[in-house]
Formats: sequence, structure tokens, C-alpha cells
Amino acid sequence: MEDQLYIYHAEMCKVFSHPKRLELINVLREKEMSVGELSQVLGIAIGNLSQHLAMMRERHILVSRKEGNVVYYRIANPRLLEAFDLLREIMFEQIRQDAALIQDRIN
Amino acid sequence: MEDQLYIYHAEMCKVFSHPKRLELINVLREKEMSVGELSQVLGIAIGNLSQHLAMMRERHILVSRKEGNVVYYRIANPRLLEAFDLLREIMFEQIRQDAALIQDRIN
DNA sequence: AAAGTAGTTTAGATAATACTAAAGTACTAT
DNA sequence: ATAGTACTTTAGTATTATCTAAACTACTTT
Repeated sequence: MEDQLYIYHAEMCKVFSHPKRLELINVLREKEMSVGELSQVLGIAIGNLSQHLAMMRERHILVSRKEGNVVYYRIANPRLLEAFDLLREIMFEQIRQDAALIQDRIN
Repeated sequence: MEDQLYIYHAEMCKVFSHPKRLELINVLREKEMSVGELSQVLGIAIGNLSQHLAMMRERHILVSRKEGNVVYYRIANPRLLEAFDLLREIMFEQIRQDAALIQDRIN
């Protein structure tokens, strides 16, 4: 029962474990975008992109809306961007620490 | 150059994409623990655990210290727990929303 | 209705992760 | 020195993710 929470939690976090999916989240930060536009901006094939979008939609990270035959995607929960930003901050802290360690070793 | 950041960011997030690694982070929340203790608490083989610990150490998520022939692990940056908690909150929000949608469909 | 556009889905190949079991290392106690 | 404890590393296998290319669906335009 407790295990199930960790499994669900991990499933959600898998969204963050691919560079193009992270870029996608960052690109959808302020505005929704169509699949075609996203394919252009991210520089990946539409078929492949559609697979990423589907898995993110299944995990309720993104929601889509259809207009004519264009599908627009946007971020489901704006708090997700808080998580994105926090993780990126932690990453920068680590990069800075690593750099400092290397500096120490030189001096 | 920008791409490298997304790659590094994703590498860090891979730590969160496995249920036992999440549980491990949560268990190390307030205190450090030896590998043997962790193996007991998490219920996974020591060899397997040691592999998870190594990858988390490489990514600077955990740090270790050796005392005699016991190795203790702890969380490198306490802010990581903020990220853990934020992601879990977002997860609960989503679970609640899903539950609400199902309720609506019944009524 | 036929052809075009936008996106999805599937099948198959390749690559990355994860697990098990056994060998190896470092330290401690006898 | 030998044996034991605590952990790490490696090799092999199984599982899961990712990508490409092609078929398919839904909608629009002619």
C-alpha cells in the first residue's frame, strides 16, 4: 500500500528523466503549443514526439485540446514548473560545489 | 550547450524514477544509515542496493563515510527533500483530481 | 468522394536499466 | 596469518525505454 505510492511517485518522475521531455516542459511554460510547433522547436520527429506527449498525458502532466485537426498541448498543473525549477536550482548548486572542489584541488 | 543542461538535469532526475530509490531517500530523511540497515529496511539484496547507492553517489545525491568496515550514507543536499516533498504533493493533487473525476462520472 | 494535413499508433530494432549470483576488496577480530 | 564481516564490483540475463519508419485515424479542403 505504501509501496504503491512510491511506484506512482516514480512513474510521475520518469517524465523528468529524459532531456527532450524536460525541454518540452520548459517550452510549454507560458503558452500551449501544437504538436507541429513542438516538433519544430524541439527538433524531433513527430512520431517520436507524439509518443512522449502520450506518456506525459497518461501521467496527467500534460493536457491536450483539439481544434480542427490541430492538437494543442499544455501543462496540466502549473505547480509542476515549481518542481522543474527547484530541481534545476539543486542541479546548479551541485555544479557550483563540484566546480569549487576542482578549484580547491588546483590551488 | 543548452542541451547539456537538459541532459544533466535528466540524469539527476533519474534518481527519482525508481520506487526503491525514492523510498531510500525518504528513509535517509533525518538520519544517516549503514548499507546493512538500508538493506533490511528496504528489503532488497545488498548487491543490488549497493548499485543504487553508487549511482546516487555519482550524481551527488548521496554522500558516504566509512567507519571501520561499515559504510554510512546520507543525503548530500537537504534541499533534495524539498523536491521530493513537492513532487509528492503534486502527485497527491493529481490523485485527488482523478478521484473527483471518477466521482463525477458516477453521479 | 478524393486528396491533403495533422497527429497517433504499431512493429521492429537498438540501447539503457535493473536484477541475481558470484567473485573481489577492505577492514576487524581471533 | 586466518577467518569473518561489510560492502563493492563484475558478468550475465531479463526487463524496460527509446527511436525509426510505416500504417492508420480524424479532420479539412477541393
